[in-house]
Amino acid sequence: MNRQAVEDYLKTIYDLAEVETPVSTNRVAEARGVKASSATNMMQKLARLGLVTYEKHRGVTLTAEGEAIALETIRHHRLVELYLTRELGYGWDEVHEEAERLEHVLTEKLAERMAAVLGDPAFDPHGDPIPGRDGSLIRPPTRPMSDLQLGSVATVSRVSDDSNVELLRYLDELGIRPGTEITLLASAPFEGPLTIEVGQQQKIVGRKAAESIYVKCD
Amino acid sequence: MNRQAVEDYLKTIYDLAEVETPVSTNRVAEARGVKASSATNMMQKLARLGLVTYEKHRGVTLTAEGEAIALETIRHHRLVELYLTRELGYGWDEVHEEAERLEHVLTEKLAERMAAVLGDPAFDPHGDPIPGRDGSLIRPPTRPMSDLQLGSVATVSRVSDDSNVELLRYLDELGIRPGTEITLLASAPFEGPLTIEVGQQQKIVGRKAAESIYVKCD
DNA sequence: CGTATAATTTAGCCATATCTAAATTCTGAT
DNA sequence: ATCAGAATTTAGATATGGCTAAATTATACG
Repeated sequence: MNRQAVEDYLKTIYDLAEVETPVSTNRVAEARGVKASSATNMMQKLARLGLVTYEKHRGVTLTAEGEAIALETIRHHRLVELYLTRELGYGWDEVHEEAERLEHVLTEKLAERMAAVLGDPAFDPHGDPIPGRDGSLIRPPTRPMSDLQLGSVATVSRVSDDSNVELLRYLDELGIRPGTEITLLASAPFEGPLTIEVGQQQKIVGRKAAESIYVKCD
Repeated sequence: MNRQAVEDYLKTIYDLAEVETPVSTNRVAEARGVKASSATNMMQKLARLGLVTYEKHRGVTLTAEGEAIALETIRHHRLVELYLTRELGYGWDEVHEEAERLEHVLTEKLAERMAAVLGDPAFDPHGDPIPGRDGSLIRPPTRPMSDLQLGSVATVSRVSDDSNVELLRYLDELGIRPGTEITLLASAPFEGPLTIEVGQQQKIVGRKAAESIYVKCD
């Protein structure tokens, strides 16, 4: 089977498994943008390869081997993202798409060279943790900015959905990125916008955006 | 049709066209390591796409469009090779394989960023010219070291066959790379080895290797 | 507890790039 | 000018990953 197809499916399954296990065929199909029947087909193939456990009408679960491949692919993806921003002047809104293609053709050697140049980084430009060579993944506990108490001070740790170019550009304009310290000043009722302080300045952030910004309280 | 397949075939045709035009199906098949029938099949597809002119039993010639794609792919390949040696510590014997895969997933943007970091380079690590953005390609006239007159001094300009890992390692050990100045001291008869001077030292180079080393007389 | 609706799977088709085997076309030597 | 051997093309097969339409299985509500 095709390396790219396998890796893409495994990555998708890995992500969806955080929401619910086993991962249903339909979730996979939606996420990958293919028809359910195509997903079923691939699930059966992945099962034959021993990369997932598949139970008819129930869904799939990654095997250890499948998870290892998923994590390696994710490591590659995030290393590429960081490399592009650090070494080649890319903006954090431009790297997802490139990484999506590059991750599949990266050798272990190249990935390690990039990691070395970057000083074995732990996070990508969106604040997502980069799995270790050994497949270890540390997920610092965070919560959406929208869940903060009024008046609390927090540090932005990551932005969910690194593929949402519009969102990333918007946050960039607001000066919000991983590491930015913010204070929640006000929260409009009825799911309204939040008012926050970013470096002495007050900014208004829509609810939707705030829910995508994960922070860690100081 | 598949981007990778198209690019690989066009690149192959471009290379073979230097030896003979039109390029016969069999030459393409050999070079790509596929059966002649597979090559015929692809030639017909490329012709349908307007990338080559195809005449039954005669062979193919690149159209302007086909040549442009070939040159862009070659540009990407060589930029990647140079980038890997300059920025990521690769040896010149390790870059071909990586570039072979990366060239197909490189966006124009990424290629240009790499070119910028490298200072718009004109040659790759093996001394092969890097086509310009506009598809221009300057081929400095060179000749095989084995054709030199006894006693002449020359500068190594390129090594043909960048995919011959053994050869590249061998030359590396001898201290021969593009830019190296050498003097031909002796040439053994009956296609025997050459004796050359490289930085005060005498070295023996086999005929076969010498024929792969292209030089420019000083 | 049965049935309508939703979720999932099966069956059968398409295109890509490759292969083998068979047919065809060239070409060079007599 | 012919014909044998080489080069090339055609025909028909395989595997991959996707699709549609139809069949099947779950689930949830009355």
